[in-house]
Amino acid sequence: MNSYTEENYLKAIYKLTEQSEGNITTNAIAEVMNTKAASVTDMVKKLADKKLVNYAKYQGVRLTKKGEDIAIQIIRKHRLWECFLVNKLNFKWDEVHDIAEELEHINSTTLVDRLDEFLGFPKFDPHGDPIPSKNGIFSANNFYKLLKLNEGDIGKVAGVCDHSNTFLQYLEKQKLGLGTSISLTEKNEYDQSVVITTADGRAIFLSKEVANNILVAI
Amino acid sequence: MNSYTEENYLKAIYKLTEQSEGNITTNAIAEVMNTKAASVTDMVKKLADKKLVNYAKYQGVRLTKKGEDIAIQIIRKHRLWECFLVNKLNFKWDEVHDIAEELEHINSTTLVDRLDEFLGFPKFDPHGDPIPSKNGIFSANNFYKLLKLNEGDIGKVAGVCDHSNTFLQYLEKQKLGLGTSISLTEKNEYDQSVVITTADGRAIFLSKEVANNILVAI
DNA sequence: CATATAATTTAGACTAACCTAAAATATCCA
DNA sequence: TGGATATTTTAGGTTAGTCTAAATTATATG
Ligand SMILES: [Mn+2]
Ligand SMILES: [Mn+2]
Ligand SMILES: [Mn+2]
Ligand SMILES: [Mn+2]
Repeated sequence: MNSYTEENYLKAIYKLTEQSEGNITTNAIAEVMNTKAASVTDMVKKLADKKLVNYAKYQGVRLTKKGEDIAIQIIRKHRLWECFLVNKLNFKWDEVHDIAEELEHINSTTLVDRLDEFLGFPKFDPHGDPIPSKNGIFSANNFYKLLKLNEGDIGKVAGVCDHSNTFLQYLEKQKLGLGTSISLTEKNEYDQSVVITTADGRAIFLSKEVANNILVAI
Repeated sequence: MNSYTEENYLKAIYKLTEQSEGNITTNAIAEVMNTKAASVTDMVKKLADKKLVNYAKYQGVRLTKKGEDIAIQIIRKHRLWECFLVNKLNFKWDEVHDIAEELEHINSTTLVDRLDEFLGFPKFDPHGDPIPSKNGIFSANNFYKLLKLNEGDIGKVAGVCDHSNTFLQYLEKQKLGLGTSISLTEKNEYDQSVVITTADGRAIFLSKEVANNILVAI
């Protein structure tokens, strides 16, 4: 078994791998794990001993198949628990991350599978992120950045790129939760800001920054 | 905040207090915590520093109000999660203890309260143990040991004294889960064994040991 | 290409939770 | 009531995960 700490490192390395090419650097891990580079070096050696990462001094790390599998299962648990909190316990999408961060370490395959079933085998979490299956497969999506849509395009809010609470709360305030039907009514070339219209006829102005962080299913 | 380990010690001390008079001894704690007396002494000093127990060398410990409150909240969480696992995820009553042992440490008051509501504010867990309220009140029950009932008495299986998997599985095999309606049809003075009859007409022979560990609501 | 700077690793230290062995104290009972 | 025995504490050590400061290696730039 792996400790909570080891699991958090594996997940962090996995997420960094999604975002960048090549090996993951010690500093990058330290950054997201909120620790110091020296601590990362220690941990990375331990993970390498356990064959969960490939590591050579000064070269950064890469997850092995084994390490990646574990990371994906933790992400699966994290996202399923987020669904539970939002769909069953009526949490808001900006309230669930920290709790899921703890729940993701509960160690019981039966529990995860039963939870998955109880939730109706959801494919995406409350932030639109895909939930890997029991065997680690992520389902594909047809999500596009709102910023890239054309005038007249219609769709539904399906996810976010920025997962910060401030961003989620901003969307909440604009009543732009997951599933909201919208159409792009105006694109301003000058500053790339957009105006969208919701199903209930509200026109909402969104800056480039915001439009770039909203994913729409079309 | 308290570590998982501290929480487990507090809960262990609380449960020992339920079972015996006077101060709780170092050895008794070591026994239930599966550690050595020397380790307990260390921890007990730390808990005393935090004002969670009263401790004097060689005198054993007693929970303070503060320590007791924490212990009760952990028990609340443990039992609510057990309800969740059994009532919502279809776990058997002999499968939930270890998972709840981990879940009980998840730290979110909102989560506990929402879970309580989601479950319909249950008063007893799947083993018939009372679930303390948000403010730490245990509800009273009218449960009696099956062994103490008289011939002709009727009631429902409402709890167990022995929480071991072997005992729970034995009851499961006899189809004597929580809520099963029974009547005491025969008491044998000689060995204190009993015969009970279920609502669907099955006559079940139970030894003194078994009858002593079944609680019946009458 | 040599050196300045940045990234990484090593060295040494800390805390939490555990251990064993030895010392101190309490309890029991002849 | 005074050992013998049992309980508890202390002393000293271990491991996981963290830290700071110093040493090492990589990289970038003039
Ligand atoms: Mn986590
Ligand atoms: Mn999410
Ligand atoms: Mn526990
Ligand atoms: Mn229980």
